[in-house]
Amino acid sequence: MTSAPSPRRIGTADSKTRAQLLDAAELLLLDEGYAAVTSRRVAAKAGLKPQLVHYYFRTMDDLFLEVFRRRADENLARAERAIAADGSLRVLWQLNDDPRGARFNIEFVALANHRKAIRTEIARYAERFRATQLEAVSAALRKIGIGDEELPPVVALLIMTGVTQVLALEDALGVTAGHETTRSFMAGAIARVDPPSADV
Amino acid sequence: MTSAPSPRRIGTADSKTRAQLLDAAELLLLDEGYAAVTSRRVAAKAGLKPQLVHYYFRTMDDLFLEVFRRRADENLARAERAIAADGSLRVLWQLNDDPRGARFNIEFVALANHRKAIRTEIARYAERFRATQLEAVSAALRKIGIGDEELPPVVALLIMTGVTQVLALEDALGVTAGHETTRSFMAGAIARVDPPSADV
DNA sequence: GTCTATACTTCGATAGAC
DNA sequence: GTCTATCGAAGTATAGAC
Repeated sequence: MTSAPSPRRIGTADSKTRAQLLDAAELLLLDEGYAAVTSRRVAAKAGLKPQLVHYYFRTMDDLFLEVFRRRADENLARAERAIAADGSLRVLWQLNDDPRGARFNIEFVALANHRKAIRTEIARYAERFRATQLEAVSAALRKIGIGDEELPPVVALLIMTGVTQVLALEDALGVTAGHETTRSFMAGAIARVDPPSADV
Repeated sequence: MTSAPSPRRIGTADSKTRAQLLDAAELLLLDEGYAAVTSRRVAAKAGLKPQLVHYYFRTMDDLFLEVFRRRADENLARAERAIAADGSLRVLWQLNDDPRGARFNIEFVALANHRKAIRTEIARYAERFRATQLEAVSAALRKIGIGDEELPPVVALLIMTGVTQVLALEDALGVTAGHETTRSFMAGAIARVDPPSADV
């Protein structure tokens, strides 16, 4: 399926320059949004020439995809490690309550609106991340005796995902009314059914 | 505080051309994301010259602000009407479960990341919308005997907001696993505490 | 009051030099 | 294998014609 001729040469994947460009792009994305991620601005932030962006990543879409994959893979691995070590609801909540991650997601979801290649990649990742967490939530709920009728695991997961996402987005806007109440309520609710250090 | 000289002339607020530009900008925003909202593309979609965008809205920021305000005001009014007619949890859920509105929000939240004027406006609106809904949720929970300790109204509201938001965003990506389960679970949970047509 | 001609900036991308 | 010189298209915005 390597039908694209790709006439131009391209930099190696282990280049130091390439990594610098990825870092600069990610910082720009988080600080100023995806629209600020232009070849010129990325290069300037990395102290390099704009044309290097097109040498290491043929198009801007390719750059975005690499930025996304790098962080997504890391997140997925981190989640798997955390769940393997302690798959409690408390840990799953903490995993989702990640403002930086939420900001990152929003930018890419917005980007996906008009870039098909990116939409496909994000959807693929979202499904993997969902599956990984769903397994953990199912096990956690089963362990503490909450049945499927009472609270389906996927519902619990979507509530966690949704609430943490909204909290993070509002934080970024400077709107924080009710956040403290919500965070302590959720922590309390989780602690009630799934006491910390239950296995000590 | 009208210190800005604003040397250039500007179109009247009731101009038909102006409305066409606003409509075109909103369509582009929803279909292709905020990055597609450029003076050239907005004008092309409206069948007008690009310079007219700058005549009716001095800058692109001003255009974005007007697009946002127009829809935000309408949403707020719609919410107030709906709540006045029937402030049940069911209606509040339906009010939030609005895919188009969620997409609209995401674009502006992403935009707000790097445009201060827009961030301020969105924050102001978010607070008003939150306050309006919070009052209704508080009344609805009180009416059906759910106390503050059991479920603080702001928590219920953030759960509704978060879950509907995530459902809408994932829908846009083409990820729908668990959505049906979640929608019927939430509808069922609401129906259990707040039966439809309770006041008939 | 409404719109157009035009300036200037920044964009993504490629061809070709080292 | 790495980077630079350069192009054509698209971006925002203004000055001035109707």
